[in-house]
Amino acid sequence: MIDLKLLRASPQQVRAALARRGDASVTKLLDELEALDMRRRALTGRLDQLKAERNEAAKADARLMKEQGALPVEVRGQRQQLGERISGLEGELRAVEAELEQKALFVPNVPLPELPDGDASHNAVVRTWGEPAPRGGKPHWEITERLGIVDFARGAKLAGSGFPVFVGSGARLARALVNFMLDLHTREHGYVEVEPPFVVRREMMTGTGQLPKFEEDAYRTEPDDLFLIPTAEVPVTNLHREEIVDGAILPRAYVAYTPCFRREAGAAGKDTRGLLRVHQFDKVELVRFCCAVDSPAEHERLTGHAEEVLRRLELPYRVVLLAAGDVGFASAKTYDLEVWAPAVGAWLECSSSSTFTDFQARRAAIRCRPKPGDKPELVHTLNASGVALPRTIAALLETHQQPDGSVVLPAALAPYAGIDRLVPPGGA
RNA sequence: GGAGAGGUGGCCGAGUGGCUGAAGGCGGCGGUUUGCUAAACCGUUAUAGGGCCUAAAAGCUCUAUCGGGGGUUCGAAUCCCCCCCUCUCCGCCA
Repeated sequence: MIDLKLLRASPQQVRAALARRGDASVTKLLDELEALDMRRRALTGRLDQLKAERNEAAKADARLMKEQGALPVEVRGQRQQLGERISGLEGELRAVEAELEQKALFVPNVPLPELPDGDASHNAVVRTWGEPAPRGGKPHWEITERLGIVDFARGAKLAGSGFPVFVGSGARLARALVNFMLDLHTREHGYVEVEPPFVVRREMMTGTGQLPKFEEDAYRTEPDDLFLIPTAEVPVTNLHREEIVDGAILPRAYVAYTPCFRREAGAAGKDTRGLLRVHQFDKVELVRFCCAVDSPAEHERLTGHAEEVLRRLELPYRVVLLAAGDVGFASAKTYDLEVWAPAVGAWLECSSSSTFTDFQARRAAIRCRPKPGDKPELVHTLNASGVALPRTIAALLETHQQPDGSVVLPAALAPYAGIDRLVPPGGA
C-alpha cells in the first residue's frame, strides 16, 4: 500500500517513480488520493476540536450531575446539538476514509530506482549459470507420456484442463523434489519450515496484494469466502500480521511446501502445453522478514537460496531483473529465475524472487521494534519460489533425457527419489 | 450443527454508565544501593491519526483505540445489534 505521508511530502517523486510502471491510470488514482487525503485531514481537524469540546463538557456535566442530580434542560439541548454535529461529520469522514482506503489498495508498489526503464522487453539478464543444452530432444509432454508419469487426460476428467495427475514415479519425483528442497533450505540455508493452511481469509489475500485487484485470478470457496492460496507467500507472510515482532528475531526466514491454485484467467491457450501453465501445482516457497535497512542484502541472499536448488539439480538457468514496466503489482524489485528447457526451446520462469519493501507490511500491519524501547517500524517482506515444480520438472526431463528414452536423475535428487533413473514401462 | 462461557496494554489481571488510556502484578528500560551478582528501593514504560514547533529529531497539544463494525446516551471498556475468534459440553467425523 502506498505511504500517504510520503505522497503528501514528495508527490512529484512518488508520481515519477510510479509512472515508470507505464500505467497511466495510477497517476489519476494518485490525484484522487491526494484530494481525499486533504478532505480527510480537514474533517479530522474540525472533528477533533468538537470532540475535545464534548469531552470537556462531559467532565463538567458529570460534576453537575453529582451536585444537582440532573442536567438543566438547556444544557442537555446544547449537548445534544453538539452530538449531532459530531455524528454528522463522522459520517462524512467515514465515507471519505472508506473511499481513501479502497483506492489506496489499488496503487501498486513503487519500483526501486535500479530497475531498468520500459516494458518486459527491457528485462535484463543479470547472470546465467551452466551450459544451456542445444535446442532439441523430446518435449516433456512426450517424455511424461512415454514414461507414464503424468496423466493429463484423466486430470482433465477430474477437474478440467490444467490439473495434471502425477502417477507412479512421477508422483514420487514430485515428492522427492519437495523433500529435497525443504531439506536444503532448512538444513543449509537456515529456514524454519511451516505447513500453513491452504485456504485463507480475504484479508490475507489483501495483505499480500492479490486482492482486491486480482480477485478473478483466485479460486474462492462459496459459503465461507475462503480463498485457495495461489502461493504459500499468502499464509506465510501473514503469519506475523498485526504483530510488532521483536527485532532480535529478524531477519526471520520461513520455508513452506504447499500446493498452489491459480485460475490463470485470461491466460487460456497461451504457453499452456504440458506442464507449462497449470491451475494447481506444487511449490516450495521462501519468505523472509527483515528490517528496512537489510532488505537489499536479504534480497540477494534469498535469490541465491533459490538458485542453489537449480544448481543442485544441474539445470542451467538465468537470472532476469524485471524492468519497471514488468514488475508485479506488490513488488519493488523482482528477479525471475528461468530454467532452460531445450525441447520447448525456451527459458521457463520457475521462481520469482521479490522484495516488497514495506508494501505488504503496511497492508498487513507487520511491524518490528528494532531494539527494546524503539518506536515500531514496518518490516520489509521478501519471497522467492524455491522453486515451483511443474516447469522445473519439464526442464529436468528435457535436460536429463537420454537417447534410450530414460531420464537420469541428478545426484542430489536420486536419494530422495530412491531411484537414479526414470525408465519407460518395459525398460529402456 | 446445538448449548454455554469468554475476548481489556508485551504478558497476567481489576474494572457493569461519568474525571478510566485504563487499578494491581509480572516483564522491559533508566537510576540509587552494591567488591561482582542477586535482592531491595525510586522513576519510567501502548499504538495510530491530526495540529504547533523544528533543518530534522526531541518536545508540547488534541483526537481515537479495552476482538472488529454499527447503535443508544449529555457522557460507553461498561448498555443494545451484527460479525470474527477462543474455550467447554453434546452431535458428526479423517
